[in-house]
Order: sequence, then structure tokens, then C-alpha cells
Amino acid sequence: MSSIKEVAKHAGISSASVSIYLNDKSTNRVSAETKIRIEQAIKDLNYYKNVFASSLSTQKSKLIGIIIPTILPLFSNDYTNTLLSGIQTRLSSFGYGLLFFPSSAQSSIEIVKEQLENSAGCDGYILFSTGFCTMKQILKNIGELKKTQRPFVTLNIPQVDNTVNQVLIRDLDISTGVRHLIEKGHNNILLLLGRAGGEHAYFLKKDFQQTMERNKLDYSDKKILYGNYSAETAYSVVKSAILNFPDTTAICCMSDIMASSALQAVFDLGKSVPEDISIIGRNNSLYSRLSNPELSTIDLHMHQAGLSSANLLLDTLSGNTGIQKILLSGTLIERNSVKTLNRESNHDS
Amino acid sequence: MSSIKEVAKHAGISSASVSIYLNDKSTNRVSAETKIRIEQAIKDLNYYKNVFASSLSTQKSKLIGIIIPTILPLFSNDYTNTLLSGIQTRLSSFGYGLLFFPSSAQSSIEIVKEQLENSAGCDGYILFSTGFCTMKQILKNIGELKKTQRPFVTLNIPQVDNTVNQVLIRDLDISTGVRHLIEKGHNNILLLLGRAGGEHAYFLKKDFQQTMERNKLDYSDKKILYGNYSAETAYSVVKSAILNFPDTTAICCMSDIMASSALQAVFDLGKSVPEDISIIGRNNSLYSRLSNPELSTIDLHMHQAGLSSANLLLDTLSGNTGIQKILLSGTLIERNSVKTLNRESNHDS
DNA sequence: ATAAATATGTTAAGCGTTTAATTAAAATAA
DNA sequence: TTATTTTAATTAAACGCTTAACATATTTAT
Repeated sequence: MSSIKEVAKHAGISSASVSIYLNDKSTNRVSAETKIRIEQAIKDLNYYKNVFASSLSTQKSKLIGIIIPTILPLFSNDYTNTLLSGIQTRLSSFGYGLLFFPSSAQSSIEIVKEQLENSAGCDGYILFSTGFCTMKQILKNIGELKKTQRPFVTLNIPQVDNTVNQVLIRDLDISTGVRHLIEKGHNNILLLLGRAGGEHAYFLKKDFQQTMERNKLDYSDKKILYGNYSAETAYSVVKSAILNFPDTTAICCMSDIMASSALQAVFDLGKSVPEDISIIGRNNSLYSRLSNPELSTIDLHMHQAGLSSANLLLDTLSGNTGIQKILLSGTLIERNSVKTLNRESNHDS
Repeated sequence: MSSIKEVAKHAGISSASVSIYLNDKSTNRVSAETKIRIEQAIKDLNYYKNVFASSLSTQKSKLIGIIIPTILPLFSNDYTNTLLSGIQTRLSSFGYGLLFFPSSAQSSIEIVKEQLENSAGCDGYILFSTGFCTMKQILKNIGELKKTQRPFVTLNIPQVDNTVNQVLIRDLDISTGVRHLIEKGHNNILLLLGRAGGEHAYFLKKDFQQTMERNKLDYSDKKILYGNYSAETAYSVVKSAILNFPDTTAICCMSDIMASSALQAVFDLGKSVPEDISIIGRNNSLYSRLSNPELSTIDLHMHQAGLSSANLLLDTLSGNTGIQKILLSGTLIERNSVKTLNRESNHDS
């Protein structure tokens, strides 16, 4: 690895000139001929600028740390990937790179701590929340982020106090799906959530209960299923739930993947969608469009959420010290997996 | 941001001691009481180690640069995400983080160049290939990587010479699907590829042609479709192809997503799968399992490929200077989207 | 009692850039 | 001609951390 000094020596000038040129190729502090000699030297020596030395010197790294408190492999979750995709799109166009730190810890808090430990020097952070996090952990993680004294924004985390930049997709948006089903005449609804214990699941469950009770419909904990975000678990959980609750007319799912699996389970039970049972997904992902029948779903605007969080961070990075909260709402996408029920007959169907 | 010096001062010792302790908490060059004082100081000052200063000093960053020559948003491609997931799993467990550099360029070569420009200091790189790359570009990109003098491995790139560590999934594995269809009695096969122009598509197409001709079956360029890796394009392209070639008995697809779309197109034409038309996908992704009928597909072992590339890099990083080539082959997953045809009757079906 | 070993520190140089301050030569103005 | 400005460079300190080399006090061995 050749350094700027070697480039300078090779070009017969001082390293300061090389640095000045490299940071502004149209500078007039370096003559035209010298520029040519520098370029030649860079080529001859295969010089690449050391990002660490440069970051250390300028106290700016043009790198954003992405903190995702999960013990699962990264890049394997549909939601997260869509968010990341939005984030990267925006940050990249402003010249920022993304940094993912390793962690071997097993708990949300330890993961965040470990990732932060060697991360000072990033220009900012984006903190995700995942189904693993309880509210207590989320708050602790935010506290940890605050300690770094760097700008950060939280993404898809249940709403927290107003001292933190946050982008959130209303957790309550499971209710959009539930309300849609109720409007269509369903009153025997199964709720298929991800992992029990996390704050997300807790919120969604509470919201479901409220929505059901507000509509004077039966609510029972037993009608809340946990599919663990996986197709397999969702499949088997739905299958046995339908056998347990043969009156079920609809399933409201927390993710399109689980909705797709639910659909398979219903089929394999010899029933059809939406004739016998209606299904609604969540996320408007490709899964919902590619299933048969195509799934009605709630578009969570994850890509937009990613863009927004990047924008928010960029804004803060450029000196805006105000705290912002960006709230995105899901929108219902009606397709072919929900049947309109005759209110009178739905107990007999 | 507090520095190690401030921590040292606060603890009443020299920064060397702090550094020594931080890099080995069980060191015996620092007394037990001093360790406690250091910990206290770190807490009091919210100290985090500056990754750049540390990397600069040790000449090791524990960071791997991921180079993906695409102009599309990162994290939006199913293949790539699965590869990344494998890479991250392995690298993280060895304490390595991932670095994604920004780039605003529009061509494969410029993208790689730009990303490398400010990346010196990474311990190593993993270079992806994408549907955008022609062989020429790939070779150029590899040349660019070589110049960095850092260990790197190429992933999913058409086989190159033996001076480069490479992990590849045999490009020819479209033939596994084609052969399967032929064995099942199909001889009127449509090939659905991604993007025209890239090396991947070129290889797959050539291989298809060879396989068809070796089996003495009609081959025509017109039966090669380009779905642009997208569900929408695949759908419309398949729809019109089936109208053009009503004798079609099977479609071999380069990706599960496009296969899923092909399935929809077939349905929407009033035909059914596999009764009228057989479909085979590629990647054994969730899409193939969640479609109805479930898609036969080729498992490309993308996650394993990611793991392997990480292993290979780790191996090189730990001093192994030998060049390795890891070749993974796809394996056929038979599900319910391929029908066995009676060879005599397949022209009349 | 002396020498050797151990325990616990510290000093200072170096990693590769950047940049404020400075210099020197050349060009222009007075 | 001399003073001023412009152009094109250089010098040297700083960024925060690591580490080889050195220092000193305390234990242990002889």
C-alpha cells in the first residue's frame, strides 16, 4: 500500500500538494503540470487514499453506522432489507457509505453496546428496532446511542420521547387491516403476529384487542397466533388454529410472508381463499403480489421510511439541531384475498 | 467525543495503560485497581474507541469492503441479499464488520473505481458480479481490485483465471433445469433470463442452446425471454411469448421471482400449471415455496456461497497465500410445477 | 545482602492524511 | 524601481490510538 508521501516523492513534490489536489481536483493551488505528475504518480504506484487516516484527520468519515439489534443473520429479513435499500439509496447519493459492525452478543442491549464500542468516528447512526426488542431494551439502546454524542435517528421503533429523531411506521397499522376485515363483515378474526415478547408484538396485540372491542366483537388471547416471522411456523400455527376455530372467517397477518403461508395452510385444509377464509397481509412486498390469489395487504412504505430516515440524518448532519419525528401510515392495498361477507350469515359459513 | 487521553487523565494514568487494558482486559500490565479506575473513567466520559485512529495505528481495520457493481439500490435483490447474509454471518463471528462505499457512477467500472478510491485501509474485499457486468468489465474490475494489493475474493463471477480467489455457482446451472424439463418429456421450452447484455445472461443462453441442441431439440433465439429480473416485465414478456408460441410446454426461469410471475401470466391466460405448462424456477428462495403450486426450482446455495466466500477471505487474511477456487453446483428441488409429459403427445397438448 | 525476576507503569514515535501558517518566486501595479 | 499581489509550493502540527522500549518499585531467589 503506497502512501501519499510516496506519491509525493514520486512526483517530486510535497505530500501537502498531493492532498490538496486530491481533495479538490480543480484547485488552483496546484499547477496544471504538477497535477499531471500527481496523476501519473498515482497510477504508477496504484495509490488509494487511506480512508482511516483521512477520516481521523478531518474528523469526518462520510460513514454511517447501521445498528440492528438482532441475533439473526443480517440481510435475511424482508422488512429490514427494504429499509436498508431506502437508506442506502439516499445516503449513497450524498456520498455516505454504510458500516455494519460485528457483534457476537446474544441480547439486544449487548449487541448495540458491542457494536458501538469500536465505532466512534462514524458521522452518525441509524438505529433499527426489531421484533426482539422490548420497550425497555429500546430505551436502553437509545441511551447508548445518545452517549456517543453523534447524530442518530431511530427507525421503526415504537414512538419514544421527543428528544430523539425518529421515523416510524405507526405500529397501530395492524388496525387498518383489522378494520378492513370488520368492514367487510368479518367478526371471527385470527391475528397472526411474529414473535411474542417484543414490543412490536405487544403493540399490535393491544391494538387488535382495542379494535375488536370497540367493534363489540369477541376477543380472545387464543386467537392471537405467533408465526415467528417464518413461513414454516406460520403455516403450522395457522393450520392448527383453523382446526381449533372452524368458525374463523379471516386472518390478519403481520407480514406478507406469513400471510402467504397462511394461504397455503388454508388451501391444504381443503378450503379456499377468499371464499372460505379471507387473508390480509402486511408490507405490500413482492410476496403479496406473487401469491395466488394476490393478497390484500397494508403497504407500510418501508422504502420511503428508509429514505426518510436517511434524509433526517442528513439534515441533522448538516447542522439542523431541531428534533424531528416523521410518522408514516400504512395504506390499504385491496386485492383478491378478502371476501365481502353478509353480516347475517358469517357465523354459518 | 472524549479521547483515550481524557480517559487516562481522568483515571490518573497514561494513555498507554488505557490502551493496553482496552485491547486485553485480562492483561497483567495493568493492576486490578487501575482497571477499575479506567472502567470508571470510561463510564464517566462516555468513551468509545475511535475506530479510525485504531485502524490507522494497527494497520488493521477488521472491516471488509463489499463491492457490488450495480446502479440499482443495494439490498433490493434477492440473490445479493442471500449472499450478503451468508457473508455477514461468517465475518461477524470472526469480528469483522462490513463496509459499503457510496458511488454515484453509472457504469460497472466507474462504480468499482469510485468505491475503491477512498477505501484503502480495509482488510480485504469481496467483489460481486451482477447482471450488469460483461466479461470485459468483470476482468477490469478484478484488475482494479488487484491494484489495491489487499486480499479479495470474487463471488458469483463467471470463472476467471487462477490468480484470483473465487467462489462461484456454476453458471451452467440453468442446464440442470433445462435437462430436468427435457427428461420429463418437454421439448418446447421457453427460457426466461434477466437482463440481456450481461455475462450471466450470455452464459446461460449459450448453455441453454447447447443443452437443447445436444438433445436434438429446436432452438431459437426468439424463445429466449428477458424479464429484467422484475416481476412486472417477466409477467408481460411471458404472456406475449405464450401467445406467440402456443405450443410451449415449459418455461425455465432464471429466478424464482420471475418464475412466480410466469406462473401468474400462465394462469391469467386461462392455462394451468403444471397441467398445461410446466415452470421451473431458480434459487430455491421463499418465493418458490410460497407460490401455488409450489415451484420446482434449482437451489443455488446462495447462503452457502456467501459463507464460503467469507471463509475464503478469512483464510487469506490469516496468511494463506494459496489461490483457491470454490465451485458450488445447483441442486434440483422437485415440487409441483413440472408435469411429466408423454413424449408422443407433447406436441398436441 | 545482592541479584534476578516480576509487576506496573510511562515515554515517545509512528500510522497516513489534512490544513493553517509560512515561504519564495513571479507577475503586476504604482 | 519598489511595493503589492498572485501563484505555487512547503512545513509542521494535529487527529486518536498502539506499541516497542524504557523505568521504577516490589518480590523472590540465592
